[in-house]
This record gives sequence, structure tokens and C-alpha cells, in this order.
Amino acid sequence: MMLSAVMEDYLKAIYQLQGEGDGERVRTSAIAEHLEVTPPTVTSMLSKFEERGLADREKYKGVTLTTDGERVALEVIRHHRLLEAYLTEHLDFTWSEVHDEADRLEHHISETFEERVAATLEDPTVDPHGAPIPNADLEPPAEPTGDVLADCEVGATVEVREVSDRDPDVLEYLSERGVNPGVSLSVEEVAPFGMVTVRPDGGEPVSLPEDVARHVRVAPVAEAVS
Amino acid sequence: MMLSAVMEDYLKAIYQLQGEGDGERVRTSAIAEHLEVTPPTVTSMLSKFEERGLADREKYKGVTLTTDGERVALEVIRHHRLLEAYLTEHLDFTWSEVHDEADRLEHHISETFEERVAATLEDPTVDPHGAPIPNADLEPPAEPTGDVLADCEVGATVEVREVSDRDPDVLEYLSERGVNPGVSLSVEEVAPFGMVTVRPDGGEPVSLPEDVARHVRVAPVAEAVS
DNA sequence: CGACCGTATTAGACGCGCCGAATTCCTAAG
DNA sequence: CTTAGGAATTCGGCGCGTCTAATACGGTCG
Repeated sequence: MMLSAVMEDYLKAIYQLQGEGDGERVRTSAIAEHLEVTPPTVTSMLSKFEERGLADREKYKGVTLTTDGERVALEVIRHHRLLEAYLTEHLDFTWSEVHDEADRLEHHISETFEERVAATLEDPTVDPHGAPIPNADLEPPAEPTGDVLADCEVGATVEVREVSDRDPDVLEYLSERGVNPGVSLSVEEVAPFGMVTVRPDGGEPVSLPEDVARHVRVAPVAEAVS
Repeated sequence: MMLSAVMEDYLKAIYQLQGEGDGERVRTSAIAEHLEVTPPTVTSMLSKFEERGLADREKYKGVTLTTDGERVALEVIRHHRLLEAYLTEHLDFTWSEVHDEADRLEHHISETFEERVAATLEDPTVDPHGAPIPNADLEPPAEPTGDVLADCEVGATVEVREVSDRDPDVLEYLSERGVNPGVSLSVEEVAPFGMVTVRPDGGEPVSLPEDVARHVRVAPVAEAVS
């Protein structure tokens, strides 16, 4: 197929926005913002995708990926998350360093590299942020389960499942305070304006503004005794 | 400075051709052949280099790298050889797989990645083929010492220092027959038309055509007893 | 139902890296 | 000293990915 690195970025962006948004179709402006380019640039790329059978488009309405387009996106995401896992585990990368590196390398590694990395890590199913890694057959990963921390109720005890890796600063902030995948949290307070205060497993309480708490996905934990 | 991957490839090519050739200046046609592009393409790149202070040029005569241009070339070569070493040692890459992978990745790894890989390998000074890895300060590595296998005399015992990685097929051919860096060889026959027959350390004799034997660099070994 | 406003698309342009064709330059042979 | 042949450069053009400015569309509010 021979797609450029730039094309791969567009397909990945569309896939991710498709997942986030409520509706199916992804709008030109959303892609433009995400990739920091202007809308006309997006439009011309989209028509190229349509010609190549990577996306279905309804003019002035938005796009959806075809199966082919989705496969490419999943391949790129698999590369990205495997790289994040590998760099963190074997090359001492911190959470804030790992994202940019993976964003560049994901387009340039071979199938061989992918295989070897996956084998070395023993076929991991989630990356260090808790995001699911598509398997080698590129089947779409299961929808994330559980709730968003911002929607939890006071008194609940939950376990962190996934921390969004969109913003490296948020990531570092959370990681420094012990809010990492696998950690148990008790929800101590939910302020009316959205602020959430949680106490990680044997740590100090941490207060998070709503838009940060919205990037943390959690699952309820069985209570100690009923 | 922000150079493109393509520019880095040109600078690396010029550096390597500069080392090989007798004279100083590298000719347009040599670069064109090496990179598999046409001469006009090279010319336009060379004038860009001149503007940017990366190369000195005498029109119709050839080109030489400036100190700046050389530093970029050495950085890329350092990336390439560190990657070769790392991929071979930690990700099970074979000699024939490693070159292409490194050729792509060398342009896309960060300084952080470079550092971490170098640290993991404990600052290696040669790559798996025996080629010297420029140090982190990017000083030009010492000129290769020793002779080319094609020029050795019958009866000599030599140790393999470096095997050129230009042609993956040649590499695989040699590696399969035990002609690897560090191995001792006794030169058994030198045919008038250039063919050399050697016997690796406790292996079967191997005959090599001259142009292959020219890609193997060796150093004399002290004789057992005088 | 129509006008308006925000969003999307089309139109035209630019730099990069590449090409083929035409031209200019160097050099070595006579 | 001249000239022919090979090498390098200039010229014009192309696809990619980007932009700005101009235009077309469509949902919403009066």
C-alpha cells in the first residue's frame, strides 16, 4: 500500500476521534485541530483517502474509516503502544519522554521490529498508561470498561485502569502523585465545580480539576467487607 | 538546524565517499550513484548545502563537507552503528536484517534515545561489523588500521577486524562461512585473477572473489612460534 | 421560509525532493 | 590549439503536504 508517515498520522487521528466522539463521522475541523493543520489541508487529504479506499466521506458532513483505513490506524497504534512499553521497560524512558519518541518511531519500524519487541515484552495487552495494545491481527481492542474518575461518587474505592496519554504534563502530574494504572484510590471529596479529591493507596490526598479527572479511567473495587 | 532525513542521507553519503576516494572532493556522479538518484537532483541538494554552510563546493569539480556538515554526518553514522549494535544484541536481528532497519531509524531517534542505547551497550566503540562508532562528541573516528584481505599474502595468519556492511548479501555470505570480526584466518591461496582462499579458525576453507575480499579488513596476528 | 453564520471545499501558490531534456563546462586526445 | 566526449549544471515540470483567500454549503433563528 505504501502510505506516507503523514497519511498514517491522519488515519490514526481519525480513528481516535471516531472513538471519542458521540456520532460516527469525524468532522474536518476536529482533525485539523488535532493535527495542527488548516482545514483545507485536511480536505485534500480526505479526498485522497477516499480515492484510495481508506475512508468513506460525505461532503460537508465528515468521514469514517473503511476497514482498510482502520487496519492501518490500528497498526500504527500498535506500533505506538508497543514502543511506549518497550522504551519504558528496557530503555529507562520516563512517561513524559516516551510519547514523542513513540510518535516519531511508530512510522518507521518494520514488521520484524514490531515482532521482536512484542516477543521481548511477551505480547503485552496494555501499554504503560493502561491503554490497550491492538493484537498482531489488528482486531479492534475492546471498548474501555469502567468509569471516568470525574464521575465517581464520594466514598467509592476504585482501581486506576488507564491514564490518557494525550497531555504529557497531565501525565507527569498524575504520575508524580502516585495516580498510576493498578493503584487503588479512595474518592474523598467531589466539589460541585468538578474538583475531585482522591487518596492513593497509602499516600497523601490528591486534588484534581475536572478536566484532569476526566482523563483517568477507573474500575470499582470490591469492598473489604460488606 | 532542522535537517530533513533526505539531507542527512546526502551528508552521510558524502562523508563516506570522502573517506573512500583518494582525492578530497566527492563528485556529483558518485553521490548520485550511491543514493540512486539522478545527477541534477544531487546538484540542487549540493547548492542547498552550500547556502547552509554544510559543504564547500567548486562548481563542476566536486564537494567537501564543512566541519558542520561533517558533524551531522558523524551524528547520523553514530546513530546507525549504535542501532546496529543494539538491534543485534537485544532484539535478535540478524546481520542482513539490521542494516535496513538502522538506515531508516537513524534519522528518527532522539538524543535521549541515543544516550540510553549507548549506556545500555556500555559505550561500544565498534558496531557488529567492526566499523568504528563515532563517540558522543562526534570526533572523527581513527582511520581504519590493517590491510584489506585481498592484499594479503599466502601463508599469512590474520584476524578479521571489519567487514563492510555495504552489501547485505556479501555480509550474509561471509557470516555464514564464519568470516566475522574477531575470527582468525589463514590465507591459503591467492589466485592470479584475484581469488583468495582462506581458512577460518577451525572451519572449512572459503574462497572469495577479489571484490568480496576487498570488503574485509584484517590485521596481522603474531605467529605461534618464530 | 429566508437570511445569516459558521464550517467545508475549491482555487491558487509555495518549498521540497525528484525527474528528463537541454545546455554548459572541463579535459584529454589529436 | 582545437575539438570531441563525458560530466555537471540549468531549466521546466511533477507529486506531496502545506498555506491563504475566495467560494459554496447547510443548519438555525427570526
